Amino acid sequence: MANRRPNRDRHQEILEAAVRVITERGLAETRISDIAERCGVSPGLILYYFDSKDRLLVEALTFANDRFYLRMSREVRRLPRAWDRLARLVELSTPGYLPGEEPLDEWALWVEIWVRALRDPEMAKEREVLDRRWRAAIAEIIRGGQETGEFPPGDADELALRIGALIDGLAIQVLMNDSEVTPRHMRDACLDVAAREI
Amino acid sequence: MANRRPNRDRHQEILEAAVRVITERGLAETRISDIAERCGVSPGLILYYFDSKDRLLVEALTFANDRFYLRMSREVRRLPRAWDRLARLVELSTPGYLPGEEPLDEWALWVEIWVRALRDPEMAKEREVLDRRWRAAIAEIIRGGQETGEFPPGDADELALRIGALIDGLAIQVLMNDSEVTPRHMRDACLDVAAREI
DNA sequence: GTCCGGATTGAACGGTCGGTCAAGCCGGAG
DNA sequence: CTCCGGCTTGACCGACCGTTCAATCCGGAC
Repeated sequence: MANRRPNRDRHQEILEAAVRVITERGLAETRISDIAERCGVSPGLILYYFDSKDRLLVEALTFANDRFYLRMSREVRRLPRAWDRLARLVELSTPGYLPGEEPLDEWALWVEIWVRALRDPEMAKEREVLDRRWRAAIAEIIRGGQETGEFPPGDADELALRIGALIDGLAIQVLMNDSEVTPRHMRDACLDVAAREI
Repeated sequence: MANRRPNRDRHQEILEAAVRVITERGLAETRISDIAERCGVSPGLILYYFDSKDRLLVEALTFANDRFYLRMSREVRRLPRAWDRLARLVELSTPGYLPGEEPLDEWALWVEIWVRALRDPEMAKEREVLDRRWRAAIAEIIRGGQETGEFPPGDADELALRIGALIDGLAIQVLMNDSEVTPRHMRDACLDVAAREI
């Protein structure tokens, strides 16, 4: 029954399973057999679609980040005003702010990316691309607001860097379940600083 | 010759070796035998002083953070003015700002702490303590400045949270060798935002 | 119906590594 | 000198896991 779909794209199926396993168990505790089990498939098949475990893990991490970025991008673009866009971006970046999300979310994957990027040049390269795209999205929102006069003029790239860094730093605390930093608190703090800086 | 110092504290010696190995190779790639080799000692001895590898690693991470905090604390306390204290704290927190430091420094250990804290309750508890102490140090500097009138009144704890988060987020970028975020840039951005927020 | 070739399986291999342990080393107490 | 007991060794065990591979399955082309 499950194997009655030979044309189904196994490659992506495996990537999705890998992302789920990594999120749940962490990169270091992720085994090929875990991913295979999650797919309802034998371990050997995983290595049939991917050259090695390491390659698969790196691909899975960027795959997950791509998907998150696209989702965020699409949702933000729907809002007309720059400030609302920025607020939405902050909310989507706040672990656990939106109801129905898992306690371990995209940010847990970011931390794994950072660790791996420290020593794996391939991951380091990917990370820089992803981070640049992320900052560019923030800068784009700010630039849009400046062009319509909603925001005063200023260095949009520098503002994006600072706001992005603040989001990163606070998201870590929220992700860690720090009792002093709630999702709500993070959102308010980010927007408060952003308003003053812009 | 090397074993002619029976009273030397092996416990701490092992911790120091562990910190160096973790910094160089990463937590996931750290083997007991690596630490033993770094000590010039047999692998069996490591487990004579520590119950398990996991325990040793957690102890090593908090050991390193303790040492960094104490160094920072001592150096900052020497400065009389609150603003200089804050500036010094930012500089000490900027990877690669001070000459002669390794490319992989304390911040690489922080990222390892975060990853482990996601699933290891013991590490999670330690992390919260370390982070609270870190924020408290920033808040203390701000409070000192407010008492002497150097800074205007304000919620020192909230300011510390925001400045701390900004430092975290920017430090990650610098640690990752992001070509757009130099140590100098990080320092200036942190102090710029801090000045405006305070 | 036959056959081809990609998809899939699962057993097996080889290496790694954390942890155990019996034996030896050695400084100091007596 | 002798003996005690903590320190140290290094061989060894057992488990785990990434990877390989020969065998099998199976849908579609013809």
